[in-house]
Amino acid sequence: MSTATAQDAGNAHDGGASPAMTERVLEAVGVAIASGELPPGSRLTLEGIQQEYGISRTVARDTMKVLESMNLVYSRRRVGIVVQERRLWNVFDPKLVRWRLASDRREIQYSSLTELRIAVEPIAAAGAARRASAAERAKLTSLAADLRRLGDAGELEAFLAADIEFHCLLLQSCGNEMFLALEGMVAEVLTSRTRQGLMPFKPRPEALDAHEDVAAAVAGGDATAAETAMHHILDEVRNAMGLH
Amino acid sequence: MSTATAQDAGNAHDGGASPAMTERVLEAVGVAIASGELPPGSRLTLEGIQQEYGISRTVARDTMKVLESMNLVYSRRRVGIVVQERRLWNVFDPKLVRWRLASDRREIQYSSLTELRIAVEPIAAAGAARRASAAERAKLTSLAADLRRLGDAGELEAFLAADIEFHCLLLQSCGNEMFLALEGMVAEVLTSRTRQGLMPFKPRPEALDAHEDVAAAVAGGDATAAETAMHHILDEVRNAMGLH
DNA sequence: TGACACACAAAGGTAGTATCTATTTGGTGA
DNA sequence: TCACCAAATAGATACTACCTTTGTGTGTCA
Repeated sequence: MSTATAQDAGNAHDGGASPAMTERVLEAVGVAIASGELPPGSRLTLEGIQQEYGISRTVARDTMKVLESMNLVYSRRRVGIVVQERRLWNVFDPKLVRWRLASDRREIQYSSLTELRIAVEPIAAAGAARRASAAERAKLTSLAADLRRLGDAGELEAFLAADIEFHCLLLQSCGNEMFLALEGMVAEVLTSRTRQGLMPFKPRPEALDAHEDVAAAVAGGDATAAETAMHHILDEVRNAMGLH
Repeated sequence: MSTATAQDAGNAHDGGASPAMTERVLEAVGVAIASGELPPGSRLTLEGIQQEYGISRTVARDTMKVLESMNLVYSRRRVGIVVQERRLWNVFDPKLVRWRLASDRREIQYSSLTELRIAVEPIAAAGAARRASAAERAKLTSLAADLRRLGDAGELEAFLAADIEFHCLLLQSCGNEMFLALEGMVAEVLTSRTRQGLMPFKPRPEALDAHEDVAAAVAGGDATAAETAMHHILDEVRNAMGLH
């Protein structure tokens, strides 16, 4: 441990300086592909990856298998590992979403995700109105009240946290497992909207009203009203995106 | 099969009786997990997988790495490979969708997908009205006319094919790569709806009208009208699902 | 010029071994 | 009897060496 680490490169059969080397390599190659540094059609070889990252064949293979399963690459004998065209990527894989948000093509990913939110959240609200548990309905109502309070007080960080909780709770309680899987992405979009100020963000009274309307409609089991109210929340976003 | 292949198990170092052994193992284990045969919390070991499928550790590892990347399992030293709780699965991975549709829990997957369609397609139609190319607009219009003709003629198979092409073209031309990735799933839902008669399916005049309305709105660049018309197409589905 | 054979590169797969770590088990003292 | 520390252990993680399979390219011969 202490001194003998003269050769930190990690090829000294020590299993890797940091744990989970395979993940580090996956991350590195994934980011390179997602960012466009390795454009579609680029060719890699296991040999090359081994050398570049100082790893064994096994780890290089594992990494490529995962990338292949995400449809980021395909591999053919005698040819090597080829980066797929973008059209075929599994763009719903959270890892890929993360990599793309970290790249300088972030904007495309954000607008895709935002449009997805616009599509999904109203239906999720309607689903929640039909299927949420009593506890979930109560929690939504209390979160809407929190939002009002924090918004009026101008506590943006706490407001953001509550906002994320509100939207994620809707996705959870709507009873659609596929919507639930979008939780992390919605949280990411909301966070970035506040932090980076990509969209003008100042809790407008209309938005606060609309959150309360959603909560009330869900509490009352009125699916149509919940859907409409959620549409109102997202209208602001739609306008900011130049849609509508 | 017959006899000569005394050792069919494929461990005779021949690289596997059929090509892509790793895929066969992945498929087998994936299906077992997706179907609930291996419920969350079940524990596997690489050793066990090797034995069960007569493969080497490398292949077993590759398989598990892919399942891990789909969040179907996680693995810990000394414990083994544990099936994740459903909540955490990457339910948007096309492989997983396929496995679930093949299991006897098919219904849950279908209703999730259908609700997703209801959410996404209207927004996709609006996007297409804004961003589709001239060729795409023309093609949509001609597909709507085909649908009218085939529907009136009662040619259900051809109608299905055109219907799939219509909906997929919308997803392609809306300019949102994430929506595009849903293509295969939409096709799957439409196919099953016709084939298995899960939903009453007889091209109703209202549906044919609505398809033409969508095409016309997209051709004319009217996003709001396209969104509304697509809602009408999906209303039939909503009613059949007991939503709304 | 065209068809065929052969060499080669790179993935796919097997086998054996070493290391790391969380759990289990067992033993010791209070 | 119980709490706590030490040793054994199971199983993932990783490395190495080797064999098999299969596209690709290249060169030879008619």
